[in-house]
Amino acid sequence: MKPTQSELAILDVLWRQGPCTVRQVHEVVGGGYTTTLKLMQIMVEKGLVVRDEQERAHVYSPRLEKEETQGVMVRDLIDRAFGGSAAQLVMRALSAGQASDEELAAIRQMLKEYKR
Amino acid sequence: MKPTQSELAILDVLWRQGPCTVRQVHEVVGGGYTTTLKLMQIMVEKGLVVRDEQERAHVYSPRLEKEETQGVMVRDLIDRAFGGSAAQLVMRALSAGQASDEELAAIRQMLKEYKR
DNA sequence: GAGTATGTACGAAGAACTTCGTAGTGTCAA
DNA sequence: TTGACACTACGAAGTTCTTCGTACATACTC
Repeated sequence: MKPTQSELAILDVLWRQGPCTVRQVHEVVGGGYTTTLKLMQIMVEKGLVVRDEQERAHVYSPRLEKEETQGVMVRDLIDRAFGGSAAQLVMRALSAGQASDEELAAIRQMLKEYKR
Repeated sequence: MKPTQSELAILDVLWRQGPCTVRQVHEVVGGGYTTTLKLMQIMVEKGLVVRDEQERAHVYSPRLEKEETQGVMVRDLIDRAFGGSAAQLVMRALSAGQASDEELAAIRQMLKEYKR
């Protein structure tokens, strides 16, 4: 499932720091504490995160890997804005500039490995 | 500006068919006629499309080229989900499968031309 | 001219997302 | 044991997106 903007910010903390309490996430994303709490509760309902209720302060973990979620979001954009063509998206990402020489080199390298 | 899902569907018709009346768009996107009308009116306010009111049936045109809008959407996704790295997005798009051999070939070709 | 078709304008309602206040509970220290 | 604090639960309100009904104007036809 595709997370919303706020949900993605929370997931990002969990991916970077590993399982966290609401407070730990809140200290990173800022805003109101109960806002973060509410969002994370909803994310449990949606299945975006799982919750360990052993301790008084519940501990949340992402249900999917970062890579999987990125894949979902890319797939969604390809379908919605690029007529289903991954190549079209890649070309747009590159021609919209923003890919440094290092990045271009990394992409070439990856394509090379992909060939096999 | 980044169009919503419904707005993108409408823009897609305008990009493919050129300037259209509400009815022409509606015949493609389906749903209720006044729904399409309302959305297109809002899109005028947002500046996503421009409207020619010469005729009784107003004629709408996209304000930005398809390529520009795609660029905006890709940029947005790169910022939100890939920490600003276009290369990361490209790699995810490719490793998430979904790129056919033809597409891979096209991307390699594009990178080749990009080198110059 | 009455009725029908086609058009715009616009308000309202529902759904999803976000934010916040408040209530209630458990913990800990003085 | 009382007060301060940290935590969860939850309802409500604001925002944006989407859908739809209704009102009203204009044109065409019989």
